[in-house]
Amino acid sequence: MALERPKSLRELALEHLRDSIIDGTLKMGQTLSERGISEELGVSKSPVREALAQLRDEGLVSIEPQKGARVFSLTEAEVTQICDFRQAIETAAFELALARDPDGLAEEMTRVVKDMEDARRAGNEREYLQLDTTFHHLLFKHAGNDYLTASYTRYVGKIAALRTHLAKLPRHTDLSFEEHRGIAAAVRKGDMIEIRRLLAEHIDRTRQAYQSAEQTAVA
Amino acid sequence: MALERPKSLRELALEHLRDSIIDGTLKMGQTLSERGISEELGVSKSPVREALAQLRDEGLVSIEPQKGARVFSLTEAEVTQICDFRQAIETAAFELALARDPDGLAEEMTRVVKDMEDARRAGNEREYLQLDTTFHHLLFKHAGNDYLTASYTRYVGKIAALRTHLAKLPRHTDLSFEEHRGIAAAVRKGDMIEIRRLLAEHIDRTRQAYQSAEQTAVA
DNA sequence: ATCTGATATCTGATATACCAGCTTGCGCGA
DNA sequence: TCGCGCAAGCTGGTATATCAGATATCAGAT
Repeated sequence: MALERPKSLRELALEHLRDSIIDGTLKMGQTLSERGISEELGVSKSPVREALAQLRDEGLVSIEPQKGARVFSLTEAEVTQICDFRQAIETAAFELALARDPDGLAEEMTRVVKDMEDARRAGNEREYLQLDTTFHHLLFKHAGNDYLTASYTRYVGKIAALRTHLAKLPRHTDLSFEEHRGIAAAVRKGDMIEIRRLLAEHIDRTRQAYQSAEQTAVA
Repeated sequence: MALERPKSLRELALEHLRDSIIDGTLKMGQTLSERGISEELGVSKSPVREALAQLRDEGLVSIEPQKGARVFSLTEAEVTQICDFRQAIETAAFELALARDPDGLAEEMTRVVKDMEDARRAGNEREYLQLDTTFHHLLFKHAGNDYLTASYTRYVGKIAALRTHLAKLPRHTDLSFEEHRGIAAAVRKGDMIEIRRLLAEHIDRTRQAYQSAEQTAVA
């Protein structure tokens, strides 16, 4: 097997900053100085600069020339857009995955949903969220298109940041689980129309949760 | 009005390299040295390095740590993937655009198709290809989703590079024009099913053109 | 008190210097 | 002749220095 090479400082800085933005350690709108970060992390500006450039591509920071970087801040338009994007790209991935390997997809999704149920019964929220992520990754794995996967992966950080910043509505997990189970069932039947409907419903509910949370956050 | 700021060396290097890859000045598989390029362009490694990093994200170069960058080289799997990706993401964009602003989309597409016909009759191939690009951009403009647009835009360079490197089948332009006209007509009717069919056909034909061209290129 | 403008001090953008991994090939020994 | 090993010269990765733009500050004029 090929040896894995140790992570570069660029990658370490990238992960540190991304995690800090996602978990809210870095506040939305906060300015980020290349010098400040490099001194804090004990590395030079070069890898920090490269990390910030990538975070810009991921939509987690905005960079104004000669002025600096700042953590992204949330607008209602952005919530709508990211949700629409998810719905569009996941629907597309479903179509590809069903065309390529419907049985494999159905089998793996069924298994993950089972694991989700176990985690939910055990009250293991962290495990459940992990499986939620796995569920969606599964989709792109079976779609088997690197470009589609990259387009999705690029924004998972931003999606995660939204999840952190916008409080969940009560019973969110219960409803979420039912939806995943429904989608897996539709996949077993190969019913793309049902999948589209459920996916739209799933993400639309998420969007509404975000938006209502945003209302309270602004107030 | 706001002044436009002069392009940074990073942008200039990026555009130079991207164009060179697209038009074939830089051969596929050719190695690219940060130092070599920076000396040739008369700038330091820093902006060149940042440009290469972005080209990596665009799929135009691959970078191996401690070894260097090289221009991407074409595999059959990649041609298939990029075509599947286009089909998937453009279909998704159509659904969004039709839901948002069906009339505006139909109107603009009709106009562009008319311009395409004029350009074709005038034998202005360059103008025609420009309008082809405009046609697809129009779609994302009306879909109105920044994330979807960015996902598409990121790979237009690679798509353009494929177009350059893989010779076109005869009558490609004629067939292409008919397909665009058909799509615009379906858009006017708001017939998403027909759009899906035409789009699949359009891109599938492109894929076959690429693949047959690849056969001859390899031989 | 307020506006204005020079300037000090931030910032990122770029250039240069240095380090470490990888590849290549030459030379020495079997 | 073949195989091993070492070293030189590549590469990108990182650090540091320098430059230029943006902004905040403060003195002086009104």
